[in-house]
Amino acid sequence: MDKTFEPQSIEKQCYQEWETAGLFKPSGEGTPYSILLPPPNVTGSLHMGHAFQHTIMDALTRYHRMKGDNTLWQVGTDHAGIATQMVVERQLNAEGKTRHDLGREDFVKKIWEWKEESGGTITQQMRRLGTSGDWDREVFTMDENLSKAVTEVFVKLHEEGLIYRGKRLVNWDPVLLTAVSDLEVLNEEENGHMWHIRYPLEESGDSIIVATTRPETMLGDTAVAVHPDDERYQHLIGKNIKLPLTNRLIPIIADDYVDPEFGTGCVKITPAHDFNDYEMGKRHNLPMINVLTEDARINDEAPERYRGMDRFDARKQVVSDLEDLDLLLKVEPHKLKVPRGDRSGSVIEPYLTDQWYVAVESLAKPAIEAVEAGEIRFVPENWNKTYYQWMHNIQDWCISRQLWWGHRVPAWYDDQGNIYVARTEAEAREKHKLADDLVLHQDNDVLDTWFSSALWPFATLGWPEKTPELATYLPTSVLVTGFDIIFFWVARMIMMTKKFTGQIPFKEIYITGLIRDENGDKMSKSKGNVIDPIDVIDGIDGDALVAKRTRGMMQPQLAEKVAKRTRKQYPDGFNAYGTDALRFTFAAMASTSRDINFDMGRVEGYRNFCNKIWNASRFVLMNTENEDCGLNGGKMELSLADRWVWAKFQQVVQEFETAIADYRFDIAAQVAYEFTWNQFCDWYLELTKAILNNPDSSDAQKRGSRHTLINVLENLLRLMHPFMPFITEAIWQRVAPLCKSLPDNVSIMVQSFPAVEQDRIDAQALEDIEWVKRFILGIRNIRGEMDISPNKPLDALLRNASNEDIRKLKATRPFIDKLAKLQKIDNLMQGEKGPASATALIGEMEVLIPMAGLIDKDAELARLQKAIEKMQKDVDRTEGKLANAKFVSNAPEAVIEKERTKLAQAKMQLVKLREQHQTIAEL
RNA sequence: GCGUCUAUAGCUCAGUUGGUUAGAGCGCUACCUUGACAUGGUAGAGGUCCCCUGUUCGAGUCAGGGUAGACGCACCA
Repeated sequence: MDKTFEPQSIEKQCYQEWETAGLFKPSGEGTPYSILLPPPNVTGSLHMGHAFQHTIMDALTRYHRMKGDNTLWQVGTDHAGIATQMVVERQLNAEGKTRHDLGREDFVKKIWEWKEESGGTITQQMRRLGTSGDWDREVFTMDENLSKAVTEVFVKLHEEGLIYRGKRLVNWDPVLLTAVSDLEVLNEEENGHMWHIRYPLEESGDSIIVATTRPETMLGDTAVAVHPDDERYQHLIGKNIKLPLTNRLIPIIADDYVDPEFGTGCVKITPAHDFNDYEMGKRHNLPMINVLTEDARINDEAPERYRGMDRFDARKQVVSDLEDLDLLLKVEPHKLKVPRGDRSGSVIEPYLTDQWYVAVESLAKPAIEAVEAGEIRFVPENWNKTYYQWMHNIQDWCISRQLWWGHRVPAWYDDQGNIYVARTEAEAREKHKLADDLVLHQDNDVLDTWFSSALWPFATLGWPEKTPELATYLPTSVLVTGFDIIFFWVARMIMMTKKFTGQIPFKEIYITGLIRDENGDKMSKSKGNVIDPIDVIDGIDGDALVAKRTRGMMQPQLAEKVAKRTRKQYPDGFNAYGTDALRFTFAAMASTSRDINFDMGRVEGYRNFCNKIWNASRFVLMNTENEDCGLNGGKMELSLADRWVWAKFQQVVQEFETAIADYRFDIAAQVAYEFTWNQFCDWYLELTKAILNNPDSSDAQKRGSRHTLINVLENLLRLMHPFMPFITEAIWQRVAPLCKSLPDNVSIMVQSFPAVEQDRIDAQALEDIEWVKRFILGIRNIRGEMDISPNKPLDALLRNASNEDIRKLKATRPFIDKLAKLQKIDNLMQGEKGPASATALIGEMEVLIPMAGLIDKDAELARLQKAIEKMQKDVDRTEGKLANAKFVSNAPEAVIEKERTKLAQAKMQLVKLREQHQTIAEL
């Protein structure tokens, strides 16, 4: 083995072997366990959020596979309608063309080509991460089977009246030229203005003042509303206004919706361009005048001078014209929420169009109940509040998109505008008994990407066919995802799966935190703080990192800042930390918090941990390969250290399993780390040296220690495999044959997970080794503080040693001699004072290191003084507690007893320390 | 407006049903090339647990109120 761990040398080959051997497939035996991969965008690439979630899913998958479950990780990718179409459109634009130049058919063909070309990127990157999904079952949302499911669901919902088509106000993206759902609109507060405009009445010279943030929409006003009880305007209700600029007559109406306190108490009503006005328009049967084109220019409904103007230019023109007419009273600055499309960033217009909707109310009810009844459990639990809040206020879902890339709406129209919904055109004709020569054309719209994603739990398992997979793996075990898509995806999967299978899609939903940069900022191209997980694995030099971060920026003016920041923070780029270090980092950071700040320092720490495992294994192999480890029989004697490490390991297995069951991957990682480094390496390996390197050890003792060394390591590798698949596999291949005879080409990933072995739990061994540790630490502390070389052999004297201490000492003598580097230990007689010494307290026993020629008097006094002060504080605090009558009368007896014991101990130790201080001071 | 979350060491974070001296990693200080590992070892330093009030024998933990910040939903033109 190399002296340091080189991840590059093992990862790729290892993965290929797993995949070729078909180890990612379900075993077909055992309790079903399944996870759905939230399908990433097929043409995307892996970001930190994916890497994090995929690590968690893979750890769970590997863990359950090793536990013997029939484990399926169902993988696949999403066609991501708008996002993908935009990418390809941008490529066309770069060639000076638009999608309309190609036409629908050729454009869609082009997207398929792009998908073939770049569609493999993310799944290849997932492989680099070691993910063990069943690639043979990989699906794409536009695959034939999935498309069939989409059509089936659409038709069935339509038959039940749960999908309908209607002309309504929708969120319209005037850049992408499509409707979007409420969820795809982000409302950001921005600085705007409030314009106060005078609307003259038709007859009297009277007028009314309205306040608006969107003066250009007045071209589509069809009323002005006041509150019915507003005394100021009572006399005007029912009168007409002569709308400036258009000279249309519009009524003054009364409606409760108007807040008399706000603005002037008069609201201009534009039903075709505002959601609230739309509702009011319906209540009062107002005409709806759409004054905008689909790309948000003024249309022919408006006076000629505005036609063709962009909405924002029109706004300026309208304001200026009103000013000329002396109808603009004032303009004040005003903060308002501006709706923007989450993809395009453009300002969304409420726009009157025909769209397809899902009536969600009846679907939402069972979906709410499933969570309320505890059939589906959110982890952490408080996310169910977020879920309920949205589900209780859910609005009908606009599912049609005016795009070309996606599942086309299965509806056909004749020239009269009749609509026929069916699985195919042929079915439509048959179902509605249409004449063969009747010309039909299919609906041009495609479905919202999330419509097909909503079917993911059952469509990927073969629905609408009744497949064995569907029967076995639904409901799936757990969904691992981010809180950002609870509404987009999670809620809709629950609704659809309930509706079409009668089952819940998953039993648990583990909501992960969001990965941010080390300052808690969201990673984004414009901030220049994006970290590519592959770069953490493979490393990247400083120049390449800067180039990567500044390439293709939307705002090139930020490039310099980004470059500067990057050079400052990562002057040499990233080291190649390897997949296992990155994965372990993710596991260790997966606590319950909702934001996770990614810190490269931790990756480095866990890379070092990998190296530690590597070198510990190197040590173990050096002492076991070509040695007798008891594999072929032979007498074995387990040392106290051997029994201790086994006992300790049982605790680790127990804690690890509990942590995984609670989705506390941070705790599981911590447990594994602590045992490996602080127990196995720091103590056990050192303790073994006292046996293996001791000429007095018997063959049986050596055999016992070698056997323990190799077998504990083998168990430990299996324990850590779900988090660190590559390094554990690489080492295990060398370790396992020393533990048991195995067929060729076996992998650690299909071995069983370590189980707690009751007969290895050994309280006495645990206690004895803890005593040894205290003894050794006591001596080391004296050495450290007294500046005595760790190499210098010392003599020690024991004072006040109990029979139990003597027993322990006898049992552990070789360990203590070796690790504390003692050459002689004598026991002082009762009452014997002993020479001037530095002392360590092990319970009631004192260990004396004679000072002659070794120890600096002042240094020892200072060391003792420090210990005395600490102990005194302890005594004071405990005494205070016990002196409190209320404490003694109210606290549980066990707690009081504990305090009493503690106080007695501390007082005794304090006395000893003072005596010692006195003795040294008198020298 | 409604709702959710966060505040603990210089930094990034754990801290379970309230109960020993509040922990880890990184960073820091001193010493150490000891045959697994300097990506290492040994010994240390470092905390007003955001603030106030309360409940309690006892509060980092529970309650109320504040301060600072993050997020979601709905919004007044």
